[in-house]
Amino acid sequence: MPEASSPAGLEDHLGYWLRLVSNAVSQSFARRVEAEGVTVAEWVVLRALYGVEPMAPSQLAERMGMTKGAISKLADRLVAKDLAERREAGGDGRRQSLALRPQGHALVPRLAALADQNDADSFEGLAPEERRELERLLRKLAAAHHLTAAPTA
Amino acid sequence: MPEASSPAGLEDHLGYWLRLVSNAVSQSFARRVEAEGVTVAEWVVLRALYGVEPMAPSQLAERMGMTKGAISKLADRLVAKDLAERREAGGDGRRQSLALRPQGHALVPRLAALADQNDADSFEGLAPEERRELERLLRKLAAAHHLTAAPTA
DNA sequence: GATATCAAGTTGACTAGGAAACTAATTTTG
DNA sequence: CAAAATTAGTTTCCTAGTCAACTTGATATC
Repeated sequence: MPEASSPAGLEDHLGYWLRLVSNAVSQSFARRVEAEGVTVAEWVVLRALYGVEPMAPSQLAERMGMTKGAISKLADRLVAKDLAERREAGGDGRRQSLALRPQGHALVPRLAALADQNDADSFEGLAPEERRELERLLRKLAAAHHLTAAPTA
Repeated sequence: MPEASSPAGLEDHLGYWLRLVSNAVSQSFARRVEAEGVTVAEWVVLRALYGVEPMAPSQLAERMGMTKGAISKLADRLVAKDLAERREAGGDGRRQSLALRPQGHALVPRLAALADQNDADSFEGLAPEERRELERLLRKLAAAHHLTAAPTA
């Protein structure tokens, strides 16, 4: 709550705390995955492609909240690293789909382990029931903002 | 919790939900302040300089979790927009301090109103006590990660 | 069936930030 | 007090996004 008459301060906003903590957690994770030669965005794509049918770039864009231009360049990088490949999709010459290459597939479990570790370290300051409550609140907000295609839980 | 044997999915990590929601809230705020011709980072600096003694760039850098290089460029932009100015500080020819110019000072309350509005809209999906709980958890995490110079509450 | 429209992905110009080299001013040390 | 080390801030190069223009292939309309 802002003080009587002065404009609200940074710390008066929930958005401020959210961004502060989120950036710290993401930066921590970015440092970890860097050791495997990928970025956070690349991890998200690799995981999204793991164990499912190849996926259209546009679908990834929507799912990740990025523009199709960004996905196009991201795909370039994954292809350059031989982690993913582009395939022609359907009979439609415009559409393509992205699929993991063996190296990319093999990398996912290692990256997932890093994500597990990062989560454990980042949230160890909370008690288990606090972590569950935080997750519940975040999922609720995500749903309220239509940030999730399939309401996972 | 990840399923038995397959690598953890994106949605299994609290960090994922945190980033998802945080990005949405920040992007929403970015769109609003854009109407006033500033970025979120610029708002943070302007607010930090409001109603206090002029502040050293290095202090801002630490407070915002940005590099001094980034602050240097950010200051350039604020100066170019005539919202802030650089001053020589103390007798030390290296140090400078940043201070608001009248335009910048006048802008802060308008930006604060946008931040209030953004917070209200972004978290209206939560009940008041849920918002309080979310804030408590985020502050607790921030403290655990030493993200806050003065433990505000 | 030719032409206009639309859709998917790519590209180029631009922005914001990080890392590290650099500059200039101060402090420390011998 | 001269030289070395330190500190504050700047600058350069790089990365990763956005936006908007563009290319190409498919679809719709007449």
